Amino acid sequence: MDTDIPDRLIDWFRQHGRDLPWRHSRDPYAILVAEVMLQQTQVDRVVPRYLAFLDAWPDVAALAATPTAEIIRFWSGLGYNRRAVNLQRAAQWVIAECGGAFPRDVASLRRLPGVGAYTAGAIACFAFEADVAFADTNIRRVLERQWLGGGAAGRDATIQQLAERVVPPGRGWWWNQAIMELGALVCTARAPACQRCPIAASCADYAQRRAAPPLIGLGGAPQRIAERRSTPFAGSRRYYRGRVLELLRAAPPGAPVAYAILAQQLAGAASAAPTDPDWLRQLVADLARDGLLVADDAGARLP
DNA sequence: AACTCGGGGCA
DNA sequence: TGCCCAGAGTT
Repeated sequence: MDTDIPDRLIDWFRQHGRDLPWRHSRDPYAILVAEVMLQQTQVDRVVPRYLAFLDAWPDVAALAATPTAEIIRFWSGLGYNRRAVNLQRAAQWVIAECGGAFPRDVASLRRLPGVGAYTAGAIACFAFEADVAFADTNIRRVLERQWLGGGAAGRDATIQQLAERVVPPGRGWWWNQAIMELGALVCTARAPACQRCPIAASCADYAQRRAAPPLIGLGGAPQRIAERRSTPFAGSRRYYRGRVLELLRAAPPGAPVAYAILAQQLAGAASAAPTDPDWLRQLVADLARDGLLVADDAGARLP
């Protein structure tokens, strides 16, 4: 690849990158908290919650020792509530299996609950400044456009190999922050701002689109052949899982909420609330399997 | 490979 | 409304 791409991208990042709180930290615990919160959740929505979380649980020992219910209550509004449970389980793993010392390599980090390929790489890189390669949705998009082009969607293995090839030795932290930031601010999913892109001159996709501009206003080929049917969120299974947890969060700590009460409250939450008690039981059982609540004959409560 | 898992923001 | 968002775990 062009040898000056890292310089151009990192220079751009130094000038235009956002001042995000986790970029000031090399504490693997803080990085873990940030990366888990950022899983499918926008940066702007995470920032205040990240600061509040570290204020409540400043280190891995504090998080490991706290009642799980408190973490689930804190997680309200962030979504994907299993992340809260897994985050504490990861902290407990570090305390119990690692003597409180965070794993430093990707393979060991990968063993932590809720830590997948991306998050393991991100911790190794952003906390320990290892020159490792990984790809979130931003990095993947930049890699595909810059080096594949043509709107190609690379396979996971292809993207990983590409990412490994382009990490500049000794500058992994800056490179990965920079390429991710480019994807978030310039090389966006919709309407990429190629005029502001520091590496547009070497971009395969940019070159191809300039050679063959997409047809506009001529009834051109539809962008998307197969349409995914998106079911409405309200009334979905996810919706009621979230509603049940919100009800348990509002209940007095330690006090179970009876199933009849849950059913009644859910019925008031939406017009099409399911009335089948077996359906509610199954929903609660699945939440219990995820570690998000404890269920018995008396009802359900946070763990 | 395809689902499931929240919730909010935005054109 | 549909798409997107610093993904991970299960089947």
